[in-house]
Amino acid sequence: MKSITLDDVAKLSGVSRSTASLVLRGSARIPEATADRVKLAMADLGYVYNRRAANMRRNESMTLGLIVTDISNPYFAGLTMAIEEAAHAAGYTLFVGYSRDDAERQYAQIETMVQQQVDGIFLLPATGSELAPVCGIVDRLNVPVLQLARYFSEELDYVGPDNVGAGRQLAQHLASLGVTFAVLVGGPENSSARKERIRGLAAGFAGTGVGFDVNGTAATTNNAAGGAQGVARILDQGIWPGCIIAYSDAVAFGVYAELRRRSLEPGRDVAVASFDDIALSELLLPPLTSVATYPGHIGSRAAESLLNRIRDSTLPPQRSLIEPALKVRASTAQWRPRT
Amino acid sequence: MKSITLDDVAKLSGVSRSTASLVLRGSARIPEATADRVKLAMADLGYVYNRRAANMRRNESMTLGLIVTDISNPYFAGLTMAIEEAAHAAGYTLFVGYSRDDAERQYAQIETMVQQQVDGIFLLPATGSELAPVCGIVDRLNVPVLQLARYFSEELDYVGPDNVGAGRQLAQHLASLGVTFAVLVGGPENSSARKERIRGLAAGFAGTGVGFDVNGTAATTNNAAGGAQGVARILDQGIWPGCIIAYSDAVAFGVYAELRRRSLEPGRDVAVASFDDIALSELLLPPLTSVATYPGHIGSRAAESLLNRIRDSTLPPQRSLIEPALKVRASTAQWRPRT
DNA sequence: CTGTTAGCGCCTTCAC
DNA sequence: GTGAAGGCGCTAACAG
Repeated sequence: MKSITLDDVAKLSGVSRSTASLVLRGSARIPEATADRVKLAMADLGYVYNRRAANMRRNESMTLGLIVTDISNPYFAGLTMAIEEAAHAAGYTLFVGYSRDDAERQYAQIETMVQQQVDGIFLLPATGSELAPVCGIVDRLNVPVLQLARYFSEELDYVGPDNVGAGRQLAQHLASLGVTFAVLVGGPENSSARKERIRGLAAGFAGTGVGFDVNGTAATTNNAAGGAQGVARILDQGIWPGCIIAYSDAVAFGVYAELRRRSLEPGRDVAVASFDDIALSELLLPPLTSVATYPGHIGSRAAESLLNRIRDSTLPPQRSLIEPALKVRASTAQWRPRT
Repeated sequence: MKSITLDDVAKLSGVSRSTASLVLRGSARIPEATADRVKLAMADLGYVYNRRAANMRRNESMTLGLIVTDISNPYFAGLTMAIEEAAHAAGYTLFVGYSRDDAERQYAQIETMVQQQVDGIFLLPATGSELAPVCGIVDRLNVPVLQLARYFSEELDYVGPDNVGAGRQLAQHLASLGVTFAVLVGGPENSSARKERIRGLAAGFAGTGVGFDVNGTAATTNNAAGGAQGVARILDQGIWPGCIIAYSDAVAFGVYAELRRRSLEPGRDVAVASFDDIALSELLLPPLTSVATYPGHIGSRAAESLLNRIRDSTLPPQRSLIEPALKVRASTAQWRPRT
């Protein structure tokens, strides 16, 4: 299958190849009559602009890479869609890879994308990601990497929610309800987001008299299975918290399910709250109190930031935090302390 | 930024460029000592294999495109992840685009991917997709397109669930419960999947005496908002079904929410059932009866089929249907007809 | 304003 | 077993 080239178009329309090329890029230096003739010829022949050939010459590919752990979590799905939207709007095509929270797999995906000459990479890092292997791959071609939602290095750009602020807001709300003891359930151990949320919660609870154990919280996978497992682990230890804070809404679904399996009703027997505020949280029964972290904002800010970095690689590393907002719903609001 | 080329590697290791190229591809015709010297040089220089240059020469790009409407629906997210997995395993890198169920946007994304020289495209078609515009884009470079989960043409490959069978299974189950009247709520109007599910339901209800209106069902967007709206539309007409069948689990979440807003309890006042069986359905209260359609299977089968097509474009159009399985849960099982 | 020329990095013949 | 040469489709610099 021989494909139609600019040469063919040029020949048919009686201009040179470089003129045809200028028409493609909409140069003003070409008379309209000529341009129209060229365009007609392109349509007639079924010409397809070969971006890869063009980009090989121009040393940019107009592609970006996105690597996230997993989109079965609707929060990451929303982030992914926002980034695709922004990339598309800026004329880029997006490669995608799911690391499934496996750092080795993630490195392999970065390598492949670099070989495909991506202009930049959005990375929602897998647990255990490190700077050295990442830089070992991307520095050979100076491909910029932006950390999304979690970070492992201060030297790369980062865009994510203000997790500390989110934790603080949530803690203050819970304290005001008369909670006396709260635990955090689930979330990937050692992730920056989890640590920050714990830090924010501790800060918000400080001086309120609410018991909150910074160390004793159970890390799990970031999904419903993790939530169920986390609740089981805590209750089986004989701990009986008035309030369970899930690492994320995805985890909270599992918290609801496991509580009910044990005949405890969320929102009545135990206050439940969480982070992210994905769309379903409002539809649950009882509706779930959650701190919205706006994946759409994070995604568009991230795209803006990465495109800046591509334009100017000399900027110092940028950190952007997106402002969260507490959504109070019945899972905490209807809860009452035991008298 | 000058990047390291095979020439540089060849020079450093004292072989010719073509020898270095053979080493890259692991040719057996090169003595091991030479190969090791070349590999060492590649590591020393930080050489990156430039797939785009290679692929320009070889007339394949080792990339595939995936266009889906929207991954906030976990069913589509699962499909996307399965396809990424298979593409990755076969050595392909995956471009992704979200049409947001807008056919024009979808065509633009196909065009961009074709310009990027993708070797094939997975398409979960937006509402209103037509064969002519799609072929108008992809036929110029003979890029194969595989229809995923919905189809608009018999001339392109298709992989999706056996929706007719799924509908039939569900209808038979509902009939056995003593349901006397059922309605389908939601789903994108005119989509092949919706028509097939309706056809299957009608077939399953035939002769059982259960009332089911093939025409009067309310189409909506395929998400929770659509489900809520669909229920509202039906109940506001004064229709009072003993059983609501949601087009998908995503729609069913909205059905649950809207029923409760009207003080009707799903599973007690109204039996609710649905299609897809996403992970959350089992965790709902009451757990949701649903027909599993296995996005993981569909994705891997789709990848297999598209790769076959890339190898041999002369095959007749292939259609693969994935076997569904009914999961009976409390949302129907605990429901009892009024006596 | 238009055409000519020389590559971008790699792969594939074809000689040696 | 190894090297030399040509070209994939496009763009950018330079002539005309």
